[in-house]
Amino acid sequence: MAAVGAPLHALANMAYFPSQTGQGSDLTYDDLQSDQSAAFDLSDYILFEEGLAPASFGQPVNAVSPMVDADQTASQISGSNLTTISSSSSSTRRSGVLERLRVAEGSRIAFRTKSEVEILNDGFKWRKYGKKSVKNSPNPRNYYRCSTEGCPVKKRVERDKEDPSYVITTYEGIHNHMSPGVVYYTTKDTASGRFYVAGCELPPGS
DNA sequence: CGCATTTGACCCGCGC
DNA sequence: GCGCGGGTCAAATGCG
Repeated sequence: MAAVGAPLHALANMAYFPSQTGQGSDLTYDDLQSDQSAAFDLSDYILFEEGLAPASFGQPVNAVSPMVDADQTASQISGSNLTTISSSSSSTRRSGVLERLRVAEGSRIAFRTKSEVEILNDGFKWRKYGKKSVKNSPNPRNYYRCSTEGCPVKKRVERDKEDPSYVITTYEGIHNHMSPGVVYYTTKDTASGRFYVAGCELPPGS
């Protein structure tokens, strides 16, 4: 697998450090929908250039092998322009793919991604350990766990019931290991003093 | 042959 | 106390 350079890496491992703990609550996708106005908007920090997203629809994306490099995946999803961490910019934000996400204490992140494939290669190796159909959605929900030994990170993937072209992904936990090919970013919002870290701060072998 | 995925069963917490 | 929904486990199967 390999693969480098996709923002998904960052997303998968995004850690959110409030200046002081205790401000996040445990929010999930349901919260996203009911609390959109007050939600923390990662789009401020992660920017997907959607643009052509719809262009890939109608194409046999699903025929592709379930595991592809992030770069490939990205291009299949958006048609090319998926990407970019705006680690310094605060200019344009949110262009569609990334709708809204919520960071909660305990490092739980939920966000919607416009994608036909649910298995986005975010740089980590995920092992599926469960599937479940949920009440509110006709679509099954899949449960993945980081296959790296000792890594507590879990992820939940399901399709948006309203709009099947979107995939709801929920990451839970912080990777305690590095992932090959991942680019790590650190951003500090000088205004709030918060640190936004995409990646893992725990070097292997330490 | 080894590993990841699949799928049903089991377990737990919550609400009624 | 019971039922429901959600989450995880684990044995079996398939694939590389």
